[in-house]
Amino acid sequence: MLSSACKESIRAMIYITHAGGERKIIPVKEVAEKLDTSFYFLAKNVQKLVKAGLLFSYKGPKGGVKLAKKPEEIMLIDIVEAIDGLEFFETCLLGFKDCSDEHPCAIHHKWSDKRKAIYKMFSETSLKEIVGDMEKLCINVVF
Amino acid sequence: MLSSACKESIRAMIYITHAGGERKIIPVKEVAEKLDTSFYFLAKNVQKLVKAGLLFSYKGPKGGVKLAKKPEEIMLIDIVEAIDGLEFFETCLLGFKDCSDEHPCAIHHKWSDKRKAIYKMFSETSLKEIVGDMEKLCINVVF
DNA sequence: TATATTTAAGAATAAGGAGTCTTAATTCTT
DNA sequence: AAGAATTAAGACTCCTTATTCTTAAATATA
Repeated sequence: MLSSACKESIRAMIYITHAGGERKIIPVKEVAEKLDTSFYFLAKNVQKLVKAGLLFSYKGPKGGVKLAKKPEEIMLIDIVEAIDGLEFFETCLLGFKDCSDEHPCAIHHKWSDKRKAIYKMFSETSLKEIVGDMEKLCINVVF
Repeated sequence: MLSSACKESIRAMIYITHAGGERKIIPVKEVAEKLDTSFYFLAKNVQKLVKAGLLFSYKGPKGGVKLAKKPEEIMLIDIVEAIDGLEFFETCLLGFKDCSDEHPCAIHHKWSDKRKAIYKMFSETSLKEIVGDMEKLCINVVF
């Protein structure tokens, strides 16, 4: 359901929150190394996060990125929207073209519940909560 | 979350159940026309459904496909498994490589609940129920 | 038996996303 | 001012999936 770009972007945001938060600037190169992934691919996705207003970026030596908001104000749904978009939450599970609340397919209502629950989870889970949990539980944020 | 092939396959199975059920043989060509989709693409996916034991197929004039089981015995999850596989239900939402019940990421448990609910829905919803609902509600099965 | 019809199988092509690279722009440091 | 470091932007390649097509096999019917 989430693209690999989106999953990686969330993990990157988790790392940035953990390592730099709203203050310290972290080079994308460092993030790529910690996540053990391609700098090129990550940098491309980071650009989207910058455009979406979730990160500030700084060029030049000592440059990099940092959170554009407080960790408690950045929700997972914001990252999902910036990278994958919200189409998943807006289309019929079975692909019926004209399916809607007014003209529902046979599983529209059942699915609606599930989808809303997922949306709620993404909307209510902040970077602060995730990173806090991982640090509290001594979970390495880049495992 | 479901591929377009999977969505179309489910809609095809709904049509086959509605139009022929376990008795009457329906040509794939007819299904493609009713669903207003590509015969070629549908035929390929139908092959997978035949291999998965959800449909019987018959060659030659008057040939086509029919359900290989009673409509109440074919669950949505069977179709999903045949076309997309169950990877969705088995991998970490955030793509952490070593995430598991024993070594969970920060949203593993939350996500686990949602995922199980979706799996349950797919596992407990039969073609009979869907087609019955659509017929009862006067919903066109191919809208 | 010949023909038409239909699925089976796999090759071929198209499209989209994933991933890489190159060049430009910016800015820190010396 | 020059050089190095870093992001920005867009082109490019590669790979997977989606989609189409071709040929083979099977079978009903005349």
